[in-house]
Amino acid sequence: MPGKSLKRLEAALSGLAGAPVALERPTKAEHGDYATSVALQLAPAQRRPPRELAQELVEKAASLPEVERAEVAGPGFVNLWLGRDWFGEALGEILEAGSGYGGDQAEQRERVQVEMVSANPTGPIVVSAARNGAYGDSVARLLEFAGHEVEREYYYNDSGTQMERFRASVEAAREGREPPEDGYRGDYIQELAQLEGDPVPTILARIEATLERFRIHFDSWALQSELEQRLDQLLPRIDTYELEGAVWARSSAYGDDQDRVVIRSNGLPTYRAADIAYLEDKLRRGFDRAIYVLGADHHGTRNWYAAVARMLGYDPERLEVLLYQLVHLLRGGEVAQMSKRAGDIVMLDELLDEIGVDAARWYLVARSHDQTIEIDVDLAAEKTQKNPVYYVQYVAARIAGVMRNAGDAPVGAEPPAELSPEERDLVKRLAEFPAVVAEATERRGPHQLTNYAIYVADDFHRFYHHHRVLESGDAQAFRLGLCRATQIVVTRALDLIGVEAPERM
RNA sequence: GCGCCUGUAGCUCAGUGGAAGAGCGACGGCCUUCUAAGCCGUGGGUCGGAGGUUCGAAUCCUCCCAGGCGCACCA
Repeated sequence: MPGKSLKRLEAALSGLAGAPVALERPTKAEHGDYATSVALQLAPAQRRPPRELAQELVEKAASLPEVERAEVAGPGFVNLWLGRDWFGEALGEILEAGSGYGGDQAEQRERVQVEMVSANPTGPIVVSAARNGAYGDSVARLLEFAGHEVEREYYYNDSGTQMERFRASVEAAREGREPPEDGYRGDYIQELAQLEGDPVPTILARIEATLERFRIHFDSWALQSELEQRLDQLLPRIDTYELEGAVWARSSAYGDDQDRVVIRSNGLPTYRAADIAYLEDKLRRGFDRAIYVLGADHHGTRNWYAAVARMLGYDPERLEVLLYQLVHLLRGGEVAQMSKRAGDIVMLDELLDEIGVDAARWYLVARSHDQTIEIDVDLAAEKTQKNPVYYVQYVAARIAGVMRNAGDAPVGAEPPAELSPEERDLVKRLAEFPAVVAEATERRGPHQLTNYAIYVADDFHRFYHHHRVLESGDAQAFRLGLCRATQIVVTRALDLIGVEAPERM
């Protein structure tokens, strides 16, 4: 398990305190390098004053080789100042682990399927689907980095009501007619009308190309119409009944909010019937975990999926539904509507043309998935220079520049006699990376990586501004080591959200 | 009506029990030195409201207010 330098210190302190110690970074420098509130937590149970317990821990902690100084503060915090050796160890571990730093933290390796985007091919990918991809792919990357085996899958329908409307809309355009009611409009319909035959394969190819451009690669594509062919065998396995000519799943008895129609009174299956076949297919294929990435407008399907799993006799714990809130685009200060049918759409390709892949991926994943986000397209296009992604990427570019100038100069982790505050802060920040990765993975919150990356950039730019790396005498090897370690961490943090770390800017 | 999500600096948002934060915007400084896409400083807060739990609450519980999204024999 990487991040040993901090873990080891926590373990040593836990032994001294007789309880688990979690170290925190104090907000104020005068509160030390790290602090713990363990004495405050233990005091009630032990019926002793917290400051007294804290004082005991301070005296014991002073004996640890890593600890330079410890003191009691406030109601019973223990503040710790770490010594030169600890900083050397922490940096050394990063350099030794290299690009694997922070990875392979999974306790049990799983086969995981992440199904994402899955927009029906009725038109180009729009921005809300792009958030699905940016979020889902980042979660997938985190899981892979943790050591899991991950497959990305795209599920789509090429039949059914929506697709018929889409085809009819293209056909109408070919004949110069208005699209049918509830049909699709927009320039892309006119473009498709110029071509012969079924427009669906054309759209699918375009979707895949856009997603590849967006740095999302799908390992497999699942087709709803194929899955529907298995319904004859599957429906008898679940709890159903007939009502008013339709076949209903008794899902309310298995945790869903209500029963659902699976076969319409006209004999055609609903999309929920395909859900059953698809879910069975996923679990039968041997995935330990099947992750669905869905927009918040689909949150009602969460209980449905769990009910389907129960009806089929599978453990619903193997399913995981990740929801993300919607994206609003602002154009000219007003919210742009993004209905494909209305034709007033903002396509991912356009967004990528305007602000680039790096900024788009950053923006779409930088906020919590629980947060509705607003992206001002005009502003994002104008303000690329002030975009935080460039602030972070600039770190990588600056380091690459230093490394080019450094040539074969030795890179090490042995600290000079005196460490500056900027050097201490940067090492501490880098040492947190494994914990950040672990939490982002566990909570399925890749936005934590962008926040962390900004902190790293802050610390690095401050260090770089205040200290020379090359021609710094005894400190040079250590500072080159700091640069390399920062490069390792920033490059990985960016890669986990699908953003590149440039050599030059 | 029911369900999910949200409410923290002027704006966009981090922060899921420990000593209130970042970016942008505003104001004022710093380039004969490894990339100024940078650095330093100033100003800015009833953490939606009210109770409760706790030594300690932006964070947990209850209620209320406001906003978003759902509640199909569409997907």
